[in-house]
Amino acid sequence: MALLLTDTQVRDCRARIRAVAERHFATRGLTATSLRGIAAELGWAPASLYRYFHNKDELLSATRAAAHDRFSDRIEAAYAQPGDLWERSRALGSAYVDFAFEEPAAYQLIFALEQPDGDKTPELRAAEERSRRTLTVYIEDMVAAGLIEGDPELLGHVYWSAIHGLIVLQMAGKLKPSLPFDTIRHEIIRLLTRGASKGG
Amino acid sequence: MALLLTDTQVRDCRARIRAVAERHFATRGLTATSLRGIAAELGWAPASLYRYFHNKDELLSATRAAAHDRFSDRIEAAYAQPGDLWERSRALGSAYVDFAFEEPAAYQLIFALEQPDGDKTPELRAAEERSRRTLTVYIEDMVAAGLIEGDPELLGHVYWSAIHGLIVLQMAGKLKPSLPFDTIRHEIIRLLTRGASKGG
DNA sequence: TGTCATACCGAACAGCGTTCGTTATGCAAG
DNA sequence: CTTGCATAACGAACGCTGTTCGGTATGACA
Repeated sequence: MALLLTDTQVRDCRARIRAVAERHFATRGLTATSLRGIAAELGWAPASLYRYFHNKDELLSATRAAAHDRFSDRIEAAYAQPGDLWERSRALGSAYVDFAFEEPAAYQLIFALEQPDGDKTPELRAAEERSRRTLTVYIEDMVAAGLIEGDPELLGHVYWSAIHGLIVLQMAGKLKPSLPFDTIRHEIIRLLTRGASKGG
Repeated sequence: MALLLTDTQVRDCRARIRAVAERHFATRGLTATSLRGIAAELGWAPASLYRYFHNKDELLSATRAAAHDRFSDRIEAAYAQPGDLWERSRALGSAYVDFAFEEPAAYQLIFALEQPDGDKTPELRAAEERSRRTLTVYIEDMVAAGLIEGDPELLGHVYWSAIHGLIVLQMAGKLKPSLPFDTIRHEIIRLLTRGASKGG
């Protein structure tokens, strides 16, 4: 092969690499995933990957963004289902939790700590903004419908923090074994919603 | 040197290694911390560490347990301060958050994901149980005092999830920049406490 | 004084991310 | 049709990692 890959070829190639990387990250974990392994599966030499990604971190970042988008797809689809606002909110919450435990590696990739703001790809920033927006919009709808009251953006972050915290505590094996995950989850939603309800 | 280190010598040695490891983890991060670097700082050969820790994971686990204990010390001390129950609860919450951001590496070590229950050291299990207990006891006190109502263990996990989630979202740089951390934090506590309050 | 258990070390292995100079391919110019 | 060149992909190497292994030399005991 030789002269000048077209932009689409490059994009396709990056996507192919990212797909393999994503599966490796998901099945073998972060540290056990090697560029050598990914290259081997593609039938390539390790060095060849550097034509498409500057380094392992950049590949990781691209994979992160892809996972982020898949995550947003899921929760947006759940919220777009027919039903009243309560049902759709419950569907969104369930989709969130389901994604976390069906694709734990992807979820952990998305919410991994030590992500210095500095080296976030624009595509990653966009993917983050999208999911944050999705998680706020449904609260806006609930406030608009008079089901709860308060600043939607603030409330969105409150619900999000609580559910995310529960999920990662569960993933870290920190929850008391005798307390079922869903029991805590429903209590969180109940208390927050009661706390944010009008009057009372 | 030679014959038969006493148990105390071994324990002291392990503690010395762990102290260096902890500082390395804290200042250089998890992946950038190497057994070679730790050994070098101790003036040892890398292989010598294996006399005291079976491998890097075991050293990490010991460091994790130590961080856990330091964490429990802090929040227990805060809750033991004089004052009424509201004040002491607030002090505990502040101590929790302060620890997280003053020692982010330690906090992340404690709550790192992918901790298969299987290979948890007994000392790590004990350290976990202790902190979980501390976070439950103060809720028990508040329920006993009639400030809130519900199952203390369940409520403890609810508050814990929410605050932990907020902290790790902040650490991952996921929060909307325009929303101050403390604003969200106070709203979480306000809503949960309102939701768990008696009556209406 | 001599023996032996053993704390510690030096050297090596396999695997990692990454870099470098080389190879070989296929389009454009002559 | 041939030639030259730009470059996608490679092979080999570097320095790093965790870990293992065989050897060394030390200090307590017989």
